[in-house]
Amino acid sequence: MGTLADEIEKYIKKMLDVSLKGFLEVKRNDLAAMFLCVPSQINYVLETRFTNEQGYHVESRRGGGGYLRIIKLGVKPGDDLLTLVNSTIGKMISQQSGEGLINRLEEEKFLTKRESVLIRAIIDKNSLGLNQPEQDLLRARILRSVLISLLREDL
Amino acid sequence: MGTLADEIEKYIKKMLDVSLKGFLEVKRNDLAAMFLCVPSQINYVLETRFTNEQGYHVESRRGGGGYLRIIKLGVKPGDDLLTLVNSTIGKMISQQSGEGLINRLEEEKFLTKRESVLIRAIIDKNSLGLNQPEQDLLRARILRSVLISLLREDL
DNA sequence: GATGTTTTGACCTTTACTGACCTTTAATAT
DNA sequence: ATATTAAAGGTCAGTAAAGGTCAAAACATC
Repeated sequence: MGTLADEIEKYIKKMLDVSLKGFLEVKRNDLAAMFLCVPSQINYVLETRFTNEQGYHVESRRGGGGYLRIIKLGVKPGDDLLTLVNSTIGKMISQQSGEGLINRLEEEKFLTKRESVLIRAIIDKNSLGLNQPEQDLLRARILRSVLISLLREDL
Repeated sequence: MGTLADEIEKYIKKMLDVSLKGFLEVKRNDLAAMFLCVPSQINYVLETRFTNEQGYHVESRRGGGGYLRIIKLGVKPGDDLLTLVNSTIGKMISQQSGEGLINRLEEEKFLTKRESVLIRAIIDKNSLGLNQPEQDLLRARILRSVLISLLREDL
């Protein structure tokens, strides 16, 4: 039943559940061979079903010994940080809004003092440089990946 | 596990840890024989994993009685992080070199695990976007201001 | 049949590994 | 002393082994 993409999705999720480490490491080619499809099909599944919004973070390495690592984000039930992050950071974000978010996350103890100082330093217009609107786009990309990376369950 | 290069890296690091002198002296041919690879593989490992940014210095001698000497550059207390940062980060810095520096600072306990994960996310090419050489310029600016922000007295 | 989703394949980039050839140093022979 | 040989390590280009991208084709839905 379902599409091939659905099958691959189910398989990955099952493997993630079984794994004790909170992440799964596989070779793209192996997965493709297992499901008799082209390797890029795996990327399609990851892009459509393992996004940040859906609570996953994917990293990879190319070259000999390369791999895909699919990491489950540890989002605590109740205060949905992921939702907050996603609703506050769109395609672009101003320095002001960014700082607002950081302040809030610091107050809520998701970020330490040092971490928030560090992140404020990055999203400062002087560190980023660039003109508008590129600066706001860049700030959004950076802020999103930084916060998502801190949600990793294996941390 | 990983690749042959990873194995060799692990072996050298273990030997360094065990050694009381802070450096390790080996024969390139012996190492190659031990790992059943060509001698130039050893150079590959040294070039990719024992760079200056990563806190190592390699010296060698050719000819009869030749050797490789791998020296760990510890950061002594009292050493100035600012000097280290400035000497490592120039006008531009690649993702690889940046990660090398972060790894080193984490190992030396200047950064917590979370902080290093966070900074790695920032300097990732996918967060930064842009093409070369703008990306390497931006990475240098950001990395410098992030690390310097952590030197604040009140942290 | 228009629209959205899935599947495929051709081409690209990154990382690991190998081997042929080169340079330097020490030991030995003349 | 000098020349020769042996014993190291260095370099670089080429090949192999991964994963990434993007657009077109196929399929599904309404």
